[in-house]
Amino acid sequence: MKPIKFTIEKKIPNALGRAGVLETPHGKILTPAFVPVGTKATVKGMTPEMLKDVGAQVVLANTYHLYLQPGDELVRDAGGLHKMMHWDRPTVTDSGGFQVFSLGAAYGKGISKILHPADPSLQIPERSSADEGVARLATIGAGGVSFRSHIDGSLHYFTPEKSIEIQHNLGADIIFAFDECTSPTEDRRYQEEALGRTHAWAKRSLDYHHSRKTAPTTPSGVPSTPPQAGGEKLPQALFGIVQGGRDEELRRKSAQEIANMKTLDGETFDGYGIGGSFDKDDLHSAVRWVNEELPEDKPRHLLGIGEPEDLFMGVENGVDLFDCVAPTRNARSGASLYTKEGRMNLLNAEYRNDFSPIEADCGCYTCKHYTRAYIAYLFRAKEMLAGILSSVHNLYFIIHLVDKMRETIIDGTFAEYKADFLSHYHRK
RNA sequence: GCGUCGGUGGUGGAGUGGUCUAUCACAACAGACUGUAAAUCUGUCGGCCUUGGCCUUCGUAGGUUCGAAUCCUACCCGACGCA
Repeated sequence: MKPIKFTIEKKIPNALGRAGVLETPHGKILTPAFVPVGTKATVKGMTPEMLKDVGAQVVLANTYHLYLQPGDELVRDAGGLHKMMHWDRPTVTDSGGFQVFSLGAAYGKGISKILHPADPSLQIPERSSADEGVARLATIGAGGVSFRSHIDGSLHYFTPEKSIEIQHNLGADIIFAFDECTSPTEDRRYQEEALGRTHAWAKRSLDYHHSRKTAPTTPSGVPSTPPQAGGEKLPQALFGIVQGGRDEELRRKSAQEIANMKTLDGETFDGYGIGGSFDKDDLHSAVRWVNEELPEDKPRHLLGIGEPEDLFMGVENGVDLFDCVAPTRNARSGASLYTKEGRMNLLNAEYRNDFSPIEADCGCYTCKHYTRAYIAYLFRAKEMLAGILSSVHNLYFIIHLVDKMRETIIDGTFAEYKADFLSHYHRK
């Protein structure tokens, strides 16, 4: 039995977008779907009950973080990710590939995942293989990546096999191949070099995943998987990650290579991730290039993307899953809240005495019971409820935005919905 | 009434002759955040033009000095102690 099953229900006419159903051992995910990020096996500020209340179907945790703390073997011994965090719906784990970027080339440089064209200082190509001596916590080697723990400075070495082993211990329904997320500032030559590594690592991830004949974890709600005879499927689905920066040739080549990758037994990836390195201006084209190459019948996850405009773009271009820290981070760390008119900074003085909800017609718990003035006051008073109520709103907003995209794909009004939403939504 | 100590920018609190519009923290104001080094970070924070500079500030008023938030005098205010 396959660990996941993906069915397309309806497509957007003359576009790559589609609505579907992804069945996992922990239930169905109606796609396209937004996946809240719970890096350390917790979506910050949210209990699982609250996550369900805002409509979360699935959450994503992180291999690197859980390996460092509390340790993947402890998670395994706790009964797996689901049981440990009391979340019985589907889960995903990222491979640690993003930390190759965030703790490596991007470390201490103010470089983010999305490069805005207005950042001229960041347009200078980084020579990450040459700039010796710069501070970083991740160093890429031939066979893997050395990480210096951001918690205690201890040294750790990740290989594709290690990443997959950790992810097996964590026990998420969907796991990712170990990849190198490159900096948006890297030039084409480096992107090509890094892409070669990502492909080699993808093959090793795939081979190692399928070399494991026993499932080490017994995720809650799933029948225990006994030691298996050869050939039997693991309960976890493995997604391969497409990289290639902003270069069309590299992106298409990467998509083809990942799509065609097989073990000796003919096993392939169960789905795909689209990773890394985007310029705000060509995120769109990169996603389109990739999804034009990837097989239609498998799910695609656009890693780390989640602003409303980008979600519309992704859905229209055939992305099924998105994860992003933006809703929770924006909520928590600056009172930046989503509304249909754009993001608002609740801490601006004008909201001090504003006794209306964040959004009058929002159905979330926060908007049903609290005012802008109250939440703004909570932020100023450094009360933890501020971030919690804001996270509830932002997650509800983004999750329901993507859910609505799904509905409109099915009823054939996606294009109208997109045009209408974007005509009102403006970034400040 | 006498004595002691002290009065610094929204607040707390540094600074005791020049490098002082005056450290720092908080507050305030604004900004950033896209597979979470993040309940974080950045900027502004006396006024006016604005490369750079001008003016006004350290309880009040005088004084000493080339030069004062810093020294002296008087006064005002506060805390504490003694009557």
